[in-house]
Amino acid sequence: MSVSSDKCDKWDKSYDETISLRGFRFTKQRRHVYDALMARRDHPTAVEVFLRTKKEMPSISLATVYNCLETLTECGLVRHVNHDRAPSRYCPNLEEHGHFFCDDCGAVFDVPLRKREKAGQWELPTGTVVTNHEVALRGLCAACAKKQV
Amino acid sequence: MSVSSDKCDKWDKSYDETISLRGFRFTKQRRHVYDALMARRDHPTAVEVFLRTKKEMPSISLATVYNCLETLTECGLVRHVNHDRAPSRYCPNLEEHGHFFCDDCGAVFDVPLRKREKAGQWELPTGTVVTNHEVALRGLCAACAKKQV
DNA sequence: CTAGGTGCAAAAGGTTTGCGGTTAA
DNA sequence: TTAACCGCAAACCTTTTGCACCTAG
Repeated sequence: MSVSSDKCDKWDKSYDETISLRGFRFTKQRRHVYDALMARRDHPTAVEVFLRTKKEMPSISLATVYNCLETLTECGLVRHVNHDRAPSRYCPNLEEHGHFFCDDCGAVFDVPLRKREKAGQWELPTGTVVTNHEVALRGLCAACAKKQV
Repeated sequence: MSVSSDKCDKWDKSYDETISLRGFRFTKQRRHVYDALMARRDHPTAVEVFLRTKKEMPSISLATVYNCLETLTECGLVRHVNHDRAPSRYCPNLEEHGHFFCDDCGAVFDVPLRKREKAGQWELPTGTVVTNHEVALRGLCAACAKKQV
């Protein structure tokens, strides 16, 4: 199977380069995992990514999907999204953003952060260095809120 | 062992009542678990709570600590604090607040939220209901940041 | 007295790892 | 060619559960 004959056509050269630059190989498995993530930005779990990837590449294993997700995360192409102790979800949106979790249907949405949330000078001890911050919102999505009535 | 002869003296009547009101029993195990949490507000994991509680009550089991933490959480006396896939930590601070996680030493601090973070009207689809929000900051605590130099 | 809680051990569930064979560069 | 990667299965680790006994109310 050549690269140009499969779904990987849509890969942007820069992703290839991003992976190579980090000293990782650009394998079919990694491409398919990344494609699965880009195709539907609905924050799938590793198992969901596995099932979707399996359709294109039936031989792939769950362990490989986990490994690929790990590698892509290390490359900065993908972000881990954790909520409580639920299975990790994965997100290819690299913009700084928060997440909304629907308590009813389990949907996960990206939430844009405005300047003030990004900037946030927190009340922290002098000398503390903040490198990253995450915002998680919970509640009911519009559809579920409507049903509740 | 009577209640008044052990460390449970410091229990505020209201905790007792809070538990009773929910239809739960006020057991020694639950008291000791809660005490362990109140004694050092350093966001221990369940295993750490277990080890601390075991000193006062050697017969307690880890499963019971998990059960007690669960019950106390249901009563609203304790909050779960999750970060990535690391073991859950527990926190008796009921004020609305965020958490700072030191990447180097693993320390966890409470971070007060100011009005604007609390208020935050997020850019969400119309009809979305937000019931809860969490802020997690990562970086280096003052001590670790100093060492890095 | 008795429903609910505890302790134990075993199971569950997500994720990681060791290893022999495979493949991108 | 060869170091990195894959697939498989087994291990890991945190958390939950089933069950017999115990205890707070």
